[in-house]
Amino acid sequence: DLSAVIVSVSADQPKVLSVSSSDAPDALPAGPLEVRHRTLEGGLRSWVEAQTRQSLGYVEQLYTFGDRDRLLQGRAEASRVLSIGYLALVREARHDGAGEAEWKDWYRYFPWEDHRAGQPRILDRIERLLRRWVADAGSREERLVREQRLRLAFGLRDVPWSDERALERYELLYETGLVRESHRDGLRPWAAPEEAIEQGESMLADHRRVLATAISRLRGKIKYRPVVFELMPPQFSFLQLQRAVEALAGLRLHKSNFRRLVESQGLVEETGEVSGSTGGRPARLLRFRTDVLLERPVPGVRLPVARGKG
Amino acid sequence: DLSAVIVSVSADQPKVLSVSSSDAPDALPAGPLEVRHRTLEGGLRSWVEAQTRQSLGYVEQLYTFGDRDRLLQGRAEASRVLSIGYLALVREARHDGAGEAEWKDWYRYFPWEDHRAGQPRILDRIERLLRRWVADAGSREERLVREQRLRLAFGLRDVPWSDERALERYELLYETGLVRESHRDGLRPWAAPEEAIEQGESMLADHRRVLATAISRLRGKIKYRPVVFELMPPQFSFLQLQRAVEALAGLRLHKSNFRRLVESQGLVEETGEVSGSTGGRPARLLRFRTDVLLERPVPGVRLPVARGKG
DNA sequence: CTATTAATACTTAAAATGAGTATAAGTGGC
DNA sequence: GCCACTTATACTCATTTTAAGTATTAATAG
Repeated sequence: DLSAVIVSVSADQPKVLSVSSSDAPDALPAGPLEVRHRTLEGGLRSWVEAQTRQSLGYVEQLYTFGDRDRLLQGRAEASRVLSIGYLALVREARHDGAGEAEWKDWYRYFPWEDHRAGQPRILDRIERLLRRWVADAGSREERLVREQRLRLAFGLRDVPWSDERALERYELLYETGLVRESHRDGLRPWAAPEEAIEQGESMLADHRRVLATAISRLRGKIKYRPVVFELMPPQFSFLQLQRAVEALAGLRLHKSNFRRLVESQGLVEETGEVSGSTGGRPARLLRFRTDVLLERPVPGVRLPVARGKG
Repeated sequence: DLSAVIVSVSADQPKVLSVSSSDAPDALPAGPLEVRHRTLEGGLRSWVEAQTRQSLGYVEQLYTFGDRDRLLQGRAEASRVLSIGYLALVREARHDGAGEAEWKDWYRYFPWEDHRAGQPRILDRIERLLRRWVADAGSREERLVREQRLRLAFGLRDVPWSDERALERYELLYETGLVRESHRDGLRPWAAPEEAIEQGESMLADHRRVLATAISRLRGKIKYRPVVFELMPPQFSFLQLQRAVEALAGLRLHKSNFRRLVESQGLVEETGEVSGSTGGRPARLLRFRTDVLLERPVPGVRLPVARGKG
């Protein structure tokens, strides 16, 4: 099985392409790998194009999911479906109306992940519930482990919130039974079904987990590879770029420092044009320097390499 | 198919566990996924333990390989084997002699990747050949693309050598026909079979590519996650730690800066003991602070997050 | 022509990095 | 017991990068 998290940003919201029908939960575009597909990525592209009329630009493999009881729902015998998840980025959220594919704000599935307007309310409830889960631990040891896990995932006490931990957060909620699908999947989690939080829509099978994986990966990647540009129109202003990054990261960024960062990396160049009326001073428009993709030695975190005398 | 790149460091060399027999090329430990395996990772562990008597600590999924003509060798019809590659780290290179699994220096397969004693000789030859490949391009455009690709992958001109590009380098060599397996796999690459470089051993099927993937991933990861410690004995000195990182990265590091880096991260603590005779002043021994795994908010590269006024 | 909204330009203090030098504490040979 | 040698650890210092602001400029709406 090949499934795709197809991301775009429009109107400052991160969107994901999802196939929805009235009586089933939302799903990611997906399809089985067939013999006619020469490569995995090629197979994915052809499925997505057939299902959504959206052609993909940047594509990267995310993860292969394959635990046996992945899809117990309704199946008699234990069966396994290997599912290879992909992340794809596309420039504009066009809506050709083909099929039932629709662009949905990804925070619809993860309302606790959007911190652009401060801590989302729902986190209070999550925190309260998870503190009870910590307190309910069988042993002192277990309690400490749970406590650490909670602090880390959700950034409590002295630990800062980390945008990249989206997957960890989801997994914690899933394990403890605070999302509806843990009950649907027949786990016997800590929380009762009626305690599961209502905000945040579930998805078919493990698609919400795949989406969480994609969010974590993308949030990590924008920090060291120029992937945001895959989501931008040909021309854009600094602020538009900043808003796109903010949308993905779910955080508000510091304006002048963001600008300095982008400028210093030499990733963009001015097009000479300026933005139309936005209600304020018009911004110079930028374009991504394509040659950069080839040229830049990938920033990357550094080790203290010895040059002279080590 | 599940295959594993199992890494350890001993005597300052990075080692990989490989299954070798007299008449076949070296291979990675691997085995098919079976119904009895509940999870993919569990299946991998059980295969590896059966084949090598080595139990695995840290395990992470690398990539799923599945292009159709992956394994043409000897098969009549086009067949596809999905292969899920894993990276595992183990503390000591024990040699129980079970099966034919042996620890091999990973630079045996990638001699051009070890820069600890300066540029390896073999790179001169590679560079010469690839420059010819650049010159042989059909069009001006194509020549520029090839040139950039070469410069980036191998760090020529103003581009510095990047340890993390190991996979890109291997892929370039594979595509151009400079490694033996490109010919074996029935490609019709640019280079003639007799031009393929001799240094650097081939492996079964695409195992050398899987290994290159693992090297790139691990080299990237040591920079922002405390994974090296998975490879260290319970106690070690700063220099030992540095040698291990150097072995993996294939680079020499700056001693005092490395020490400062490690110290400042608070990843280690002194055990109180000192090293035995090493020919010089005895070093204090350190241990990894396990609580750190839970505690640390993952360094990670940062975005300029707004705290006060954005 | 003035309030509002953006965009862009500077400033400044604190922290991190790169490249060393200097000193300390062992060992083996004589 | 002293010397040469090896390795460990401590400190220095200039340069770059960050974080967090403030100030100025250029549009638009009324």
